[in-house]
Amino acid sequence: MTDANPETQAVPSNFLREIIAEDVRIKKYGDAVIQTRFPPEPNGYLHIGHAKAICIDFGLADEFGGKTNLRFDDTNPEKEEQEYVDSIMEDVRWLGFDWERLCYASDYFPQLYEWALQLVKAGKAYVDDLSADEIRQHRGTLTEPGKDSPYRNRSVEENLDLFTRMKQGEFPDGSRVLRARIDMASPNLNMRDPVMYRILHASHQRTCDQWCIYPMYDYAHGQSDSLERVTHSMCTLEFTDHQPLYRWYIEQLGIFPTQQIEFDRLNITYTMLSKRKLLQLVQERRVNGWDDPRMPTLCGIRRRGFTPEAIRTFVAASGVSRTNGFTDIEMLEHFQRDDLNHRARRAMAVLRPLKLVIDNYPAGQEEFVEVANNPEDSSAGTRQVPFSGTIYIEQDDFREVPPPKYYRLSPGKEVRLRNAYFVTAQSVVKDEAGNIVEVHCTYDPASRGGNSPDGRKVKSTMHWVSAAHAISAEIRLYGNLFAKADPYDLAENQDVLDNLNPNSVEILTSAKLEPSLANAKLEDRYQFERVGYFCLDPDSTPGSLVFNRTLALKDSWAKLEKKTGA
RNA sequence: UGGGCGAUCGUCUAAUGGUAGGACAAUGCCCUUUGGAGGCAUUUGUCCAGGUUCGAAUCCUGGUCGCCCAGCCA
Repeated sequence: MTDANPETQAVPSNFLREIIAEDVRIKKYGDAVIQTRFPPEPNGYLHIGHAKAICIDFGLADEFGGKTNLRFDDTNPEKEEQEYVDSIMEDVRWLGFDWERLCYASDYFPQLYEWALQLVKAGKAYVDDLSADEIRQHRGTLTEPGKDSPYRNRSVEENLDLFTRMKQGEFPDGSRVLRARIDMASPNLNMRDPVMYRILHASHQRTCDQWCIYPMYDYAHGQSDSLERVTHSMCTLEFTDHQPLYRWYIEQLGIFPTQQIEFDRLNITYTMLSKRKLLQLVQERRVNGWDDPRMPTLCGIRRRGFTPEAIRTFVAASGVSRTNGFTDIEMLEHFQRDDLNHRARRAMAVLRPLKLVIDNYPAGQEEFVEVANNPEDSSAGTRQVPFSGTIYIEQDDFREVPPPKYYRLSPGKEVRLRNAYFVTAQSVVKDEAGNIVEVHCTYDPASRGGNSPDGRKVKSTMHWVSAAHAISAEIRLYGNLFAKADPYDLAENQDVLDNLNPNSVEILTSAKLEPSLANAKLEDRYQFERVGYFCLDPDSTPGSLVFNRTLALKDSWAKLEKKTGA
């Protein structure tokens, strides 16, 4: 590897880029620019798997100076809604992309109908009166060829008449379909006279009641690509078997030959990316809506505090190929932490408070200590944080009987309160049940700011919040939505939703935060020092704040503890 | 079992007949006013068996394993 460019070194090339680069090099499309499209069906919210497709469709076109259309694949009025159209546009923009043209497959319904007529006239399509059930039976199986429908050899005149009347609404739903006449014995099931049009007396979200016949995906997609002069139509692997049909329609019609190229879907451990199942989670209220911070939807992870930059970096780093694997969710988390580490303002927040009383701190005194807003970024400045003789520390940060390698507070041990003073634990106060409710300590006034003039070292630095100045907040901690790395690792008779993690959210109601957090805005990103990355949740009201934990900080002590404890 | 697609560290991904490399994870050390971050180092890999070749992850043959397809969904 002699590539000196760090960008291209960090993100290796892939087969899609190479195909496009070659097509550009040989001027396969003459002077036309590279044209791609992102073609979601508006039947659900976009998720992180779509983010990969978006980055590929928009990103690759961008790279070669091309253009990308956003096209809604709205050929099934029974499942599609305007709500989804709106959310998809919002999510694509949020991810950082903008489209050249906003298109709808439904815009092409008239053209598609004309082309269907053309195929009928050419003897390449026919109206079939078989029921859905009968069509299935005639289709054959994976190992046996199909059988011709008795209606397969109708005259062109009769087909024309019937198809026209289908369009005019003379027949009930399901009574007839228009099929392509290809080959009922093809080893590729998609070529066994696929249905082109079905009768659906359903109101479409855009064309309303203009149509009662709707084209199937296969009959609409390739031609839509062609009409938009899409040069490279990237889609996921499960459409590989559709490619012969995709090309068949284009060839029969003699229209612009878009090339379809398939790539692998994104799979992430502990994550399920099935639109149908995600919808079920929402409908059955197993989660609190599409934007529940545990959801892998773009609106969900956005609410959770993930950033578009990190998602794009993750997608680029996880690569694209034609194998189907599982990417570790740790990789996503790594790139998100890395992004937030550089940009998130630091603050101090105690999630599970334990009162610490400084016995030798002058009664009634309070003062402000100066704290860096982001040690990774000096331009973020500093702020003043109030300190006093009674503060809260994390319950985890005190142990009456410290285990080996425990560096935090314990009786007789001295630690640093971040940016404030050294303190030494002296005694504990317990309730009747024996729980520690208060720790008493002494401080060294000479260590103000967090350093002792005598050069004394401490093993640990802890975050804190002054009790008198603290604000309260609800904190929501999120874990993986699924308990298994592969949610589809199922026992007999199990459903994927049986693998839901029962403890995917934990709500803390007694957290104490430094007062500056009262001014937090929805788009702000914070690192609560030593704890994790957090953002304000829209459920917040001025008097009662709610923070979501985007991700915990890596915790090598927790790891050590787990290892030695186990 | 018909057809299609695929198989490289634990995971994801490069190497396009010429030194198997990177990222994540893991491990150890250093550093640290976040047990965070950072730095350094280390471990682990070409599905199997043959063949072609001076030389094979790459080409050929045969296996094995995995994924997709029998919607009037996309």
